[in-house]
Amino acid sequence: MTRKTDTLYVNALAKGLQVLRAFDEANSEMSLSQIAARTGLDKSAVQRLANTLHLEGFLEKDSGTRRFRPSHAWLELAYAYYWSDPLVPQAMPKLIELSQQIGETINMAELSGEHIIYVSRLPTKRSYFAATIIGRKLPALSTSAGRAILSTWPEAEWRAAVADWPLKSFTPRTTLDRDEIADSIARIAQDGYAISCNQMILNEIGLAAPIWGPDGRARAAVQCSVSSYRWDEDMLREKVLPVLLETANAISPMGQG
Amino acid sequence: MTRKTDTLYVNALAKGLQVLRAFDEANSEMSLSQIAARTGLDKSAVQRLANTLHLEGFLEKDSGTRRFRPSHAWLELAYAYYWSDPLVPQAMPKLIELSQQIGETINMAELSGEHIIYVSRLPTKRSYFAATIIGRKLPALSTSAGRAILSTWPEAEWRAAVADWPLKSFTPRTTLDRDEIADSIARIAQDGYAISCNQMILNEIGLAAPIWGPDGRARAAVQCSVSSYRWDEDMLREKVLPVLLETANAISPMGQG
DNA sequence: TTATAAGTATTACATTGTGATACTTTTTAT
DNA sequence: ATAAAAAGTATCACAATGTAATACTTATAA
Repeated sequence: MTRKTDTLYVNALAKGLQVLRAFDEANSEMSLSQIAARTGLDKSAVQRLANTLHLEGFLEKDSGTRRFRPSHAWLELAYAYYWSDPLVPQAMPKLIELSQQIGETINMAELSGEHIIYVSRLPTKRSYFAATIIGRKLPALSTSAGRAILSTWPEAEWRAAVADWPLKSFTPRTTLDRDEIADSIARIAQDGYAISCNQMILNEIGLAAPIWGPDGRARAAVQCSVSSYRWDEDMLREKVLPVLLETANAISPMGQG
Repeated sequence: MTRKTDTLYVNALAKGLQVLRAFDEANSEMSLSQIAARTGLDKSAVQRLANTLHLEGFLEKDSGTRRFRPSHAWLELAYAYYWSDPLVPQAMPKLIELSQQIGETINMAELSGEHIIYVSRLPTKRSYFAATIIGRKLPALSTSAGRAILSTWPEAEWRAAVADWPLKSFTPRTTLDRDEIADSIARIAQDGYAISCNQMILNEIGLAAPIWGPDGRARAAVQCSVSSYRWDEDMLREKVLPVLLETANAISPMGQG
């Protein structure tokens, strides 16, 4: 609609991106009018944009239902992303090793604004679908990985984050109390690792260790998700934590402990 | 530059997508002029497009080097893709199980035009980076997965593909002889699985089984990559093939054998 | 230090995207 | 089965928006 920084801002492109962004978990396949409704763009605009995206291979079109779907190009972009993120090539072999060593699901998450995003996932146990695919974004404050990252920041900064950043309830036991989260992070800062239960899904325990950046603050974390039917916190601390920390340190650009 | 289907084609959007596509394995971080050079767009256009992509969160900009990089949004798109592809949720738990069962790297690939694209990867052994990340596109004819898929097509059609589709040499032993490939596919059609050596990387053996579609032709395959230092073809046939086939059939929408 | 290249900003112009409208097809309700 | 409503498709006149040239600034190389 309205342009931003004027003459250096290409409206038509921004609208096209808006169309891409309209697809998500809950809207994985949309008709023209659904896209129009979701983006707030008008019918004609969506018609042209979707058509262009289709011709350029960014949208699949079902000739039967006339619905649009993401195309393989979306995965190709992820491929390109991976080559651009120096942490990924560095981490991958170590993450694989770790996942085989302990036989549990290992993830690497990076901070993305006020959320964390899963960049690598190595599932070893069947679990719910969303936990097995990359690119998932979750409120940083609600995840062990996010808290582990924040814990490496100067206290004033992470406290500001705890005060401001978004929270969302995923299970009946997701912590929504910001004071409680602050206490948790203070503790993580001391211990050097984060542990959390029932935050994203019930009966799941998350264990996360920060990947230190060269400036002493983490921008990523290695995380391990296990079922509370097979593990308890003490077992995790004993069996998993040492190797998890070792892996996180080995990935850390400076290797700081 | 030139517009396509006229009035339903938004040039500015297409150019913006061109910019996104310019990033790849070899160009993971580019300056304005590099983007201009690679896309063939002129300086001013790239300036505006890159700026817009940046403002919309699709390009990261290093304030030091002024170079642009893919952003986390590229992974979010992959996340959306996964929800749109019905095969992935269906396959994921079975792929995980398989990878744990045999302890070797399991992939799922789909046909994407004349290439295959890796949609899921479950590495269990450290290997070269490109083999551990999703979204990689390879000539279908050069891969066990691609051939397994083609082998389910009517003979005339796959023979046409063998004649026309692109080939690329990855190792000194990549098969570039189309007759040889045709023989290989004929055999796969009989056997119901594909096996190949040294195609993408030396000392690697690939074993692939088609995931049958409802129309009797495959559009995806389950694939297993192993090192020839630890395996030979007979061992693979004995130990891995049965479970691989079982998995592929379990994923197949119709469950056809 | 100068020269060359790359990035940034501005502007005048007309190409290109806009959104209204009308037409066709599909879906839903009666 | 038929009508009504909704969704998809096509066309068009207008001017808003993207264009590319140019000039200015900042980096990099000679």
